[in-house]
Amino acid sequence: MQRRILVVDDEPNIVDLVAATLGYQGFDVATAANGGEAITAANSFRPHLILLDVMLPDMDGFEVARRLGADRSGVPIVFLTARDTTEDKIRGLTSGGDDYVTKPFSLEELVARIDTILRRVGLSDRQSSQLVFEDLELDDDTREVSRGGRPIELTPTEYRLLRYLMLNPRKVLTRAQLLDHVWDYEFGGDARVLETYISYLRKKVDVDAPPLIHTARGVGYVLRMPRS
Amino acid sequence: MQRRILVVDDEPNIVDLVAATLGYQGFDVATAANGGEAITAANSFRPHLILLDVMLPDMDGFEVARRLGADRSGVPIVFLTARDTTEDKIRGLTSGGDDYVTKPFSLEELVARIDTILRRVGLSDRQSSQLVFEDLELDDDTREVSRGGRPIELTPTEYRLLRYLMLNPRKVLTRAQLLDHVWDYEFGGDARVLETYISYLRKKVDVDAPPLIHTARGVGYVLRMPRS
DNA sequence: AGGCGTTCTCAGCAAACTCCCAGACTTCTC
DNA sequence: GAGAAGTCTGGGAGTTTGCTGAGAACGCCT
Repeated sequence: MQRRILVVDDEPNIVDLVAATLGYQGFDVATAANGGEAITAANSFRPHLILLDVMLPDMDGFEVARRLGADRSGVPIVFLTARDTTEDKIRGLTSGGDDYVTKPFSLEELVARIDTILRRVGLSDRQSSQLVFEDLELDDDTREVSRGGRPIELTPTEYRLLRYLMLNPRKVLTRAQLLDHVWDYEFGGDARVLETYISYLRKKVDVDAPPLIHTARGVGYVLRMPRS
Repeated sequence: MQRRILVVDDEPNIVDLVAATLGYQGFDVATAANGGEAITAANSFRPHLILLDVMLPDMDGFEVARRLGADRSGVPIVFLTARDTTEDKIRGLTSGGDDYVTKPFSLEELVARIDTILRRVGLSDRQSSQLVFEDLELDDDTREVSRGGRPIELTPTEYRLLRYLMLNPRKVLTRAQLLDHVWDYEFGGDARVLETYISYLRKKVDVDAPPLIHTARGVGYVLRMPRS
């Protein structure tokens, strides 16, 4: 089924980035740049999930959530907040099925959250929280990763990277794609971190077993079985 | 079977919060904002349980209960009262299978009460009041907790936290989820209380035995067996 | 009012994680 | 085969995150 997501943010760059990503993920996306538009759009577009910036020009995100009121009827909201917003403040207002993501976020993280929530409400494509490629398994609910049954401990960044690779098995992912999805969209650091993390992953995932992570020289990396 | 709950309160925020939570728990939820609506809704919606704020704009909750009269025919009521309401007053008016919860409450507490009452009337999904994970046991009726047969004394907050963990075994629960469910919906304090309580629980639950409470760094906590 | 158990805050410490660098290694090109 | 370009990985600095003890604040009971 086609799932609808409403993206509300006043920064066009972010709206475009997120809308494009979600569209590519197969969602039907509508956007709004302020609270008023958001409420109108929510009523006509009837989204299954709302992605809502807390800082909007006319009213804050919580106000929008409140005004949606009964109409909202269980539609979950993912709030986008600045990193320095105290967790406490968000907490009191996000409740029930809601969640929040701090800016700047990585697309991987955002998509993962949305996935989790839609699965909880029973609207996910993927019924299971399990990602499987060959003997490599990753479970989003338990955050457990294993290769051939043997558990693997990953740090948050390693986890996001592997998850993105497993979502696109056998596809060559460019450096740019990997950096864009796994790291903050604002990440301005040395692009060579990627190599470092690939190296970390290999040491944890590709030991004592045929390597699944391969270098596409000059392009990026792929997850696939070794050739021959 | 789909169980129906009628939520009666004049604060929209609370109604939304509670309705969303119960909806997510699998209940069929209807709402009313005052006593009049409540009586009408009770007659048409025929709920299995009524969640009833004591302070309503037109009449108080006890009045509503009285007016439901014979129609009520055994439908239990959970009253929502302000903290400072004297317990005696409530006692006198809540009868038989009724119960009450003081505002502000935690979602964990509310759901636990509803569960207990529905179980008493034979309408619960969970047949038993026992939660068991490995050698850790928790009984909602007696509030007894034990690990490997050895009894453990917990404070109310510790109990709610452990209960929520045990309801979601092996699932990584985010900080936000834990704070939202275990603490008051009005809690505006330092989010680090959670760490303190995890620490308390560990000292009581995870001594002299393989630890069951694990940290998912950067995310939250899980209840699971140690990996190998 | 005093005492007790509980909840919450705070701060210092410890551990984990992210990122950068630099030198070694591999692959490609001529 | 030699140089250039691209990639790998160990080491380590700096930051973030989580743990825990101490004690303040609160409510409840007598």
